[in-house]
Amino acid sequence: MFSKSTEYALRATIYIAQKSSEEHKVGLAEISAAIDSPPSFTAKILQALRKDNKIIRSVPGPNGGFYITEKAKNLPVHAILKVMGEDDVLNKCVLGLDKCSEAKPCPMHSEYKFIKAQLLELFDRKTILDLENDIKTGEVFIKNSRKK
Amino acid sequence: MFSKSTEYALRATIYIAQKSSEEHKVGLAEISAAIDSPPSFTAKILQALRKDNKIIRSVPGPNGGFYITEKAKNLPVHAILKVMGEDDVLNKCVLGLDKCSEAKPCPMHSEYKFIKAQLLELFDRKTILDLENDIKTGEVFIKNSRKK
DNA sequence: TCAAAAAAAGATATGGGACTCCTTAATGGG
DNA sequence: CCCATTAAGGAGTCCCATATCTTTTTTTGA
Ligand code: FES
Ligand code: FES
Repeated sequence: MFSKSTEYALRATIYIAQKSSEEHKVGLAEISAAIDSPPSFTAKILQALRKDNKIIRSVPGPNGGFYITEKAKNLPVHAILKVMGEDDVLNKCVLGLDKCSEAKPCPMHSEYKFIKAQLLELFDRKTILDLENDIKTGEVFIKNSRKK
Repeated sequence: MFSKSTEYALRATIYIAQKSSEEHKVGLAEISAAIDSPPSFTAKILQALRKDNKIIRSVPGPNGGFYITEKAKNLPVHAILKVMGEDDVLNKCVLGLDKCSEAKPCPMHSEYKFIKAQLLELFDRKTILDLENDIKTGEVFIKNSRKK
C-alpha cells in the first residue's frame, strides 16, 4: 500500500511518540533497532519528517535525538502520509486511470469508492497518539520478529 | 495500489472481454490504443496473461490477436492479480510488517482488517464479465482522456 | 574552549519496475 | 508454397526507490 519510506516513517513516528519527550530524546540507533529499519535510510526519512516542522523535532549533540510534542501527537496518520508525498495514494484509480473520480469512473469505481472512503476516514481519524496508546494497551507490534 | 503492469493487465483484459470472441480477435495495436498503454510493454503483459492458460488466449498471423472465452469471463479479478504476482498485495501490513496477520498485528490492524476484508471480498466477487457489463451499461472508462 | 556525540548533508551504489527494440515463430491468404 | 501479418521471445535502456558510506554541522557538557 505504501512505500518502504512511508512504512518506516510511520513506525518510527510511533516509536518516537512512545519513547520520547522534550526532556528525553531517542537516538537514531535506538529507533532503527526498535522498528527494524536500515539506520542510514531511516536517518533520511527522519530528516524529511523533521524538516516539515510539524511532526517530529530533533536536537544534535550529546543526549540529543528525536522527540515529538504532545500537540503533534494529535496529528492524524494522514499528516505523515502528506509529508511522505503519499497523500494521493488513496486517490489512485484501481485500474490506473489518471485519478479516481466520480466524474470519470472506471468499472471498479462504483464499488471501490466506499472502501476508499473508509480508508480516507481511517487515516484522517487515527492519530499518532491513538497508535501509541494501542501499543501500550494491546498486543500490537511495530517490528518483525528477529529473522535468522 | 497495484503496479503499472497489473493496471494494464486489468484494463487490457476488460477491453478484450468487451471486443473479442473466438471468432473475432483483437490485435495488440488496437488494445493498447483503447486502454492507452505502451504497446511493447502491453505485449509483455499479455504474454504473461496468456501463458497462464486461464485468462486470455491468442493466435498469431493474419486475423490473429487476443481473445477470451465466455468461461474465462467468469473468473474474478483476483485471478488476474494472481497471475500478475500481486496476490499478496492485500495481505501487506499497512505499517510494513512482514505480513498482515491477526497473530502479530500492528497498531493499525484492528481497524484496517475490516477494510482489507472488503477489498478481498470485492476482488474475489467481481468477475471480468461484471466489469465488461459495467462498460456496456454505465458511463465508465478504461482509458484516460487524450493528453496533448 | 575543547572534545565527544549526535543529527544533517552529500555523494555514491544497487536492484527492480517500466518500457523499447529487434529478431524469431506461427498462421492464414493468395 | 510464399508472403504478409501478427504474436512470442530475448536483450537491453532508463529511472527511481532503496540503501550505504563519508563528511560536515550543531549541540552539550566537562
Ligand atoms: S476511478 Fe477507478 S477506482 Fe475510482
Ligand atoms: S498487521 Fe499491520 S495491517 Fe494487519
